[in-house]
Amino acid sequence: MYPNGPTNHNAPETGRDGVRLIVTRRAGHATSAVKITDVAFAAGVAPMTVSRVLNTPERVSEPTALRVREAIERLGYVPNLIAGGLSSRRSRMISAILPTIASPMFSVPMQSFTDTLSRAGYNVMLGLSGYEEGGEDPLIRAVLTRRPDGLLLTGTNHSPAARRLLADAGVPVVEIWDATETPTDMLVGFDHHELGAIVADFFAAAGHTRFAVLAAKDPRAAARRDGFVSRVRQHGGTLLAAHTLTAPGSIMDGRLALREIAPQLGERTAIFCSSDNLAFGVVTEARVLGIAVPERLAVCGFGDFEMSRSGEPPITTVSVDGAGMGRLAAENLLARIGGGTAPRRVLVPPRIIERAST
Amino acid sequence: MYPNGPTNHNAPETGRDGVRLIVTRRAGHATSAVKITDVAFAAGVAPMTVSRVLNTPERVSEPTALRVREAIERLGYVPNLIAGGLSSRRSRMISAILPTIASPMFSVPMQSFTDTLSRAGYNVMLGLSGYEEGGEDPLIRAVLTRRPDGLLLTGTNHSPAARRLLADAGVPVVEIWDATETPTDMLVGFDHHELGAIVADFFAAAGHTRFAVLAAKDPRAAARRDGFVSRVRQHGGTLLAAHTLTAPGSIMDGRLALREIAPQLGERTAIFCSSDNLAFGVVTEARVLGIAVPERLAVCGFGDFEMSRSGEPPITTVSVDGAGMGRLAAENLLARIGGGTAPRRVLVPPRIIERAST
DNA sequence: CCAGCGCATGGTAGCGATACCATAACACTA
DNA sequence: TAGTGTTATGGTATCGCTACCATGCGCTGG
Repeated sequence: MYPNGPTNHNAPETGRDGVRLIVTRRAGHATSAVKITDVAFAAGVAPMTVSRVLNTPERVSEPTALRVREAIERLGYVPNLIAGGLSSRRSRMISAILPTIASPMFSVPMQSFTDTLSRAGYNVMLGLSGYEEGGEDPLIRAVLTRRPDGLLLTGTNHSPAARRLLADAGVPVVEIWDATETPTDMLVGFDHHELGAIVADFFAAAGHTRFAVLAAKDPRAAARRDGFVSRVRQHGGTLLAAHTLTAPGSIMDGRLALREIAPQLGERTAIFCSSDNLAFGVVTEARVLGIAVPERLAVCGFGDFEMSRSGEPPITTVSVDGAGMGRLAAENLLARIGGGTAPRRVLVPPRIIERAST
Repeated sequence: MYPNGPTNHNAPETGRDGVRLIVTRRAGHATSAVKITDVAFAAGVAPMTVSRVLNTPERVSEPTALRVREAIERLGYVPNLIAGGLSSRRSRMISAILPTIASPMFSVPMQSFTDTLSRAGYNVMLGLSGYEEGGEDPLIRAVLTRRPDGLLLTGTNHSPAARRLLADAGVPVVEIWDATETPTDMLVGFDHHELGAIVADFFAAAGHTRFAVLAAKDPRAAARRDGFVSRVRQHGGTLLAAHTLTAPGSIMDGRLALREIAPQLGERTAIFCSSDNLAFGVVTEARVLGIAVPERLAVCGFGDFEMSRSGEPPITTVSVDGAGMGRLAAENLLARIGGGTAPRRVLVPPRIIERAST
């Protein structure tokens, strides 16, 4: 330990007291930002010690740390994580690739994912891939360019090119919102096919024999529909209709679809919608058309959106713990980044929340 | 130009053909990733030329560029933007700080913001500040640590500490979702107080004299409420109730609030809700209570959420072009980053979309 | 035939931080 | 008292890329 300004740690062009002058360092580039050497000079320590105060404070003596923190405060030093990241090969950043955030389906897990990581000092970089096929690959390439410490992907269906990129990058990856036997790396999700089957069982147990299903045009919605349909067949039920709508399914899609199906509805039909948006549209249109819910038409959605919970009638839905999924995904990534292990495959059980629409 | 492998550009320990061996470069750190020098070696050019192919292709001759691109492809090179960012002092990254993304209010502009920037080669880093006071400052510090090229903030009310940080950082900033005479830097938004007043005018023009208002507990919702209330007073109207609910207002909040207010409703009342969630709750509960909408209760919300548009009855709402706001914010940031200028203050006009609930 | 120019490309020197190892100071043990 | 270990700190050498300037080459025109 020294009094202020002892050994000159390759100190930059500074005024007294560590107040940097604005200096052209690289021709054409004026640099006025305070950097770690400035803080070090002002506190009378080596840059390395400043770095320790910020990253491993337990390895610095309290009086030294105090002086350094005071200098940081006084100079308004904001560490440069780009430089730190290059040196340490850790970006403290995680990328999340989702089809969209304009749906609670993804915004809810995303919110808890971000919150959990934020608490651990990580930031999240967002990539929106849309529902188009092939929207994902360029995004994966783009985010790998920033050397994230981890990656969150939606779904399990990725191109071979994408898989190779991920493998080469050697980054921990979590996939959410789907389940497969062979995840790319880690997985926190559930089986959409099975989910559809569960709904069919639920309807069958309530004595239904006539069924319909509405699904948005996206692979996971299709899996839910297919699971529903095949289980309905197993039960020997009658399938009136299996509509596929644009992705992501909108309320209006649900309304229009019901209007089409309405003439075929008999005494008592059960309809499964691939999202609560569609289900809400169906319930709304049923009211308009004077179709009694649940007496003549039983409706079950998926996603447990607020409008299903708080509308009238409240709508039966299949709920998965989106927030929990986001949190788990974050925790598993953090575990792996920290050098530990994390389960390869975590299944989040979907459960039916029975409400007045069935 | 040379045949392959000419002047040794400080080429790393490589096998033939630029296939890198896994080599320990910094004790304890094995590096297997392909880097720019590997590509340069494989293509028989200098690293600088590879960099040009990626960043300023118009300054490289076509045959050379072709060879370089072929080498990039063959080696599976993924550029390291952390290193590039440190060197160029451009991170090609923009941070967005929002209270939450679990509301269309923010997820819609965020989506178009991200899309627009993505097209320009920028990525977006997401920060969620919550609705708590003081949630923003640590986040701003944290994101500045990554030297974003631009920043998006929600609202115009930032702490002096935050303003100082931003000024010191010298980063272009756009504020959205609010308007003030003196933005921190740039602004794309609208005046919430005035918006409330517009709704009051709209109701008054329809002959209403009795009013109520529901607002979520957040500063912008409060401004909308206050604008509404003061204009109602100017019109000499009667204000039955001005409730403040938790943020962000939920459907159930709206339902419960209407239940409380219901006894005070007279012949004909007009209610303004600070968000469509609340408005939807009000309309739903009115149906349950047998209060005729719009005859006895006229309802106007804010935000033009899907359920207002597609529910039954469709709900009158104040719409602001959220997608446009996000796009403009992105474009203005890009303009400033590119060294150009952008308007200091862009107002996005809110407009009333009249539907069956009024 | 060569100065003068413009284009394509190369060489050098950082960008601002951290990993690793070295070292100094001090305590404790034998 | 020397030997050994522990703790706090410093010095050096990168991390992988790009800004800047230098250079070489072909072409033009007098």
